[in-house]
Amino acid sequence: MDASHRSGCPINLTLEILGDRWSLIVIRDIMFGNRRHFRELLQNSEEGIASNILADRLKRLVERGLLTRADDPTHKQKAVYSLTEMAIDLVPLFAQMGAWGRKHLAVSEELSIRAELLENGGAKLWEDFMEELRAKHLGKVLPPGTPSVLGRLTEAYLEVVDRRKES
Amino acid sequence: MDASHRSGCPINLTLEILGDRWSLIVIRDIMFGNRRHFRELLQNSEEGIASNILADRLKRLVERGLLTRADDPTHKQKAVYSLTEMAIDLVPLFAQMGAWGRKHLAVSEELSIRAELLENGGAKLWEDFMEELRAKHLGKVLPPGTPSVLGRLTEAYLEVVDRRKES
DNA sequence: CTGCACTGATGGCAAAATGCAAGCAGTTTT
DNA sequence: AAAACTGCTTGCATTTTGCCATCAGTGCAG
Repeated sequence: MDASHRSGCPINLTLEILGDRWSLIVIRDIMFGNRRHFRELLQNSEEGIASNILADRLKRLVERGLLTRADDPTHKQKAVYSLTEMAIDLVPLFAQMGAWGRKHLAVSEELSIRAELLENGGAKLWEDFMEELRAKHLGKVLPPGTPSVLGRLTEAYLEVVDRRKES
Repeated sequence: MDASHRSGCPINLTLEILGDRWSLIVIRDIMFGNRRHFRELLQNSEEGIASNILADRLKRLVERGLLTRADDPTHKQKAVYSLTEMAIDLVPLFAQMGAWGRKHLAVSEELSIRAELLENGGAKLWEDFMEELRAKHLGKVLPPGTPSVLGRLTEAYLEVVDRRKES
């Protein structure tokens, strides 16, 4: 056991990496919002993350193996952040967190429709989504014609937004 | 939406309640370690929580509806903390967190055996465990002769501890 | 009835994390 | 040449954490 760890309990070790107010928000935005650049994460942030916090979290998540950082060939100053398998494996955790939040907290309709679909889709949908993330972030090749889970989630989200705008 | 919330996203709202280094540790110890009093939580804490942090977290978790506090009839100064349904509903989340931690982090064998059993038991075992927690914390009556999931988990933990002591 | 251990906490203080606003050097677009 | 955009960085005030000592009330053994 590393002296820098409080204990070897899996719950504790998970909290030592993800137990703060922002780490999972950043991963969520990369995963479900498909945001890959610093500015995208900063400016589209629903919760209004500060730039120094975002910089710190991206650095820490790269150090801890949840993200990778690569240069963007289209722009010399641009960095592209990608999920690792470790982060992709958080999909079931997000699904459970979303389900718990929807059940017990005052969630907004448009921001919880994706959580609802993910919850109802069950383990099969999660696995499909994870495969899609592996394709997008790890370069894994999928069988052609695979329908996009993220596309379905995003579509449902936009539908709710539209419907609520009308009323 | 309350102005004190960053957004209505279920992931975000969940993080606003549970997104720190200690809240889930406290709930874990009440849930899996069956610790019901302040001192039990303080002195048996694997991670060494400080008393002021523990006091603060217990207060916040009661305020937010995850715990209830009651007087202990056997001692005028004693308080008994119980899980609410909201907290019991975190069992699947703990199961996922444990599974993720076991897969990706340097967990210790004795502290992860319970997570392993919970993971392998699947949704059925989680539901049995939740029913047991409802009996213990909410006074729900179970059919007689129901085997104890917590007993099984604790037994397995002690076996590992014993086995490792011998070698 | 008197020590003494135990009860759930508090208080002080230093260190770290967070939040907010401004700024920066280099790059690309207009 | 100017403007907008790139991933950050800096400064500073506030909040949270971590550690240690302490406390007043309770209950039990002598």
